[in-house]
Amino acid sequence: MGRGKIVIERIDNSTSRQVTFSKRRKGLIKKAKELAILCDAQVGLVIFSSTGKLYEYASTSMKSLIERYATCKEEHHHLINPESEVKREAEILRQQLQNLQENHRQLMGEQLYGLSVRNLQDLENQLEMSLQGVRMKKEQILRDEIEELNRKGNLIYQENVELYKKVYGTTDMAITSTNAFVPLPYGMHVGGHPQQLIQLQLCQPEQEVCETSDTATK
Amino acid sequence: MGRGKIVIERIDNSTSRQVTFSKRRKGLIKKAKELAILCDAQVGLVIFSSTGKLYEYASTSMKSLIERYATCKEEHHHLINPESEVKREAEILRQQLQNLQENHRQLMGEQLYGLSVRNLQDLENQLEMSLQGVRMKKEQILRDEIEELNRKGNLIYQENVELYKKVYGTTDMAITSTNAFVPLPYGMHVGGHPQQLIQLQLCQPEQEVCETSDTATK
DNA sequence: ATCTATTGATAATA
DNA sequence: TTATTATCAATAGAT
Repeated sequence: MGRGKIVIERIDNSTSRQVTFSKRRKGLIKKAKELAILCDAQVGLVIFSSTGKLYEYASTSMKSLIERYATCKEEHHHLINPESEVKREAEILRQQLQNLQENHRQLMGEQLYGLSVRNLQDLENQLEMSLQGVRMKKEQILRDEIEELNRKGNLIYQENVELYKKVYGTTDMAITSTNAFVPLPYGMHVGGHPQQLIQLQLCQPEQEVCETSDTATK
Repeated sequence: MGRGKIVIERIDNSTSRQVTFSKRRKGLIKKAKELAILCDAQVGLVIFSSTGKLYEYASTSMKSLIERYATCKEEHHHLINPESEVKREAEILRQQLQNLQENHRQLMGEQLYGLSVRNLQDLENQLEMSLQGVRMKKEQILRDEIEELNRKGNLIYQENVELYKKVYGTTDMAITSTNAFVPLPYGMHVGGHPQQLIQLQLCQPEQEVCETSDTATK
């Protein structure tokens, strides 16, 4: 339909391609409109030019058309619509979160209404295990900290002993034990009872720990 | 372009409309293809017939076209794409779930590596509170159950007393206490020590409870 | 479906 | 981009 027949292949001449694009785009949209009106159809048409510009026509609204298209496709392939996939994922996540929240509340000692004695016993056991783990971890950290302090303290103590030697030229420490500048051995690692001191420092107002030390001292 | 001119308005005759739809739909899709090829454009076309059937053409893939369309629109209106909303929601849910999972693992006494002594102390306190709640709940259930059993037992006991009266015509129970058919009072509610019995039934191999009863009996 | 007269679209040109 | 116009393609109406 023109001054000459053309073959359908990419138009190389840029200007000519642009002109043809304008004309044919207009024609295509016109025909889309006509189809929608004449045949009572819903038509959606999107065109991106090679330069990236968007042209569109929709007999109703593009949004609803795309939604209808997605729904239609979903029925057949059940995996075409990426939104429904995300929606499903969100639903699964929501469910997981809800389950975990309930579990969490029960671990926090709340919302125990629907539980059987058996469930409560399991929960109790779990909490006791957890408590044990947490206490062990905490005590380990404190123990490490004390050990580190002891190490540093002893280093300083040793340093002091050396300084004393240099200042007073004697190795006898007994006569200088009242001097404020001479530190007492940290944690009594030097011939003391380190274990006991550590335990005394660790002892906090807790049933288990206190009870243990109580029993030990009995 | 046909044997006669037509006006662009809905074709009333159903058959005629259907025929026109077929012809024009084919033509429209052909022209869409030609535009895409000739002008190096991306074209997407969806057509729903009045009967709901879907016809489509896409120069590349409809999915990518719709995505590109959405992206394009989003730049302008910034609220057209409903999928991004769901994606955001999913992201938020994923984050919440992850946080809760970490919290949960810590409550289970796992994954305590990054915690400070202070955090561990808080966790320990929380677990102790939870444990107390769970134990209280469990004991309450057991207590209720025992009380219910006592109630029922006493009812049956009373019934037996009445039956005894009718059979032997006497109110003196002492001489019949060895009879196997005479039940002992459940839970010793009748002049017994109910509290003690209940506690004995509740006592399980648990530190706290046993310790309490231990201390009490000291 | 197929045919074909006729209209409508558009290639080439300006 | 728009206008013109010769030509071709699409299709309305009939079969």
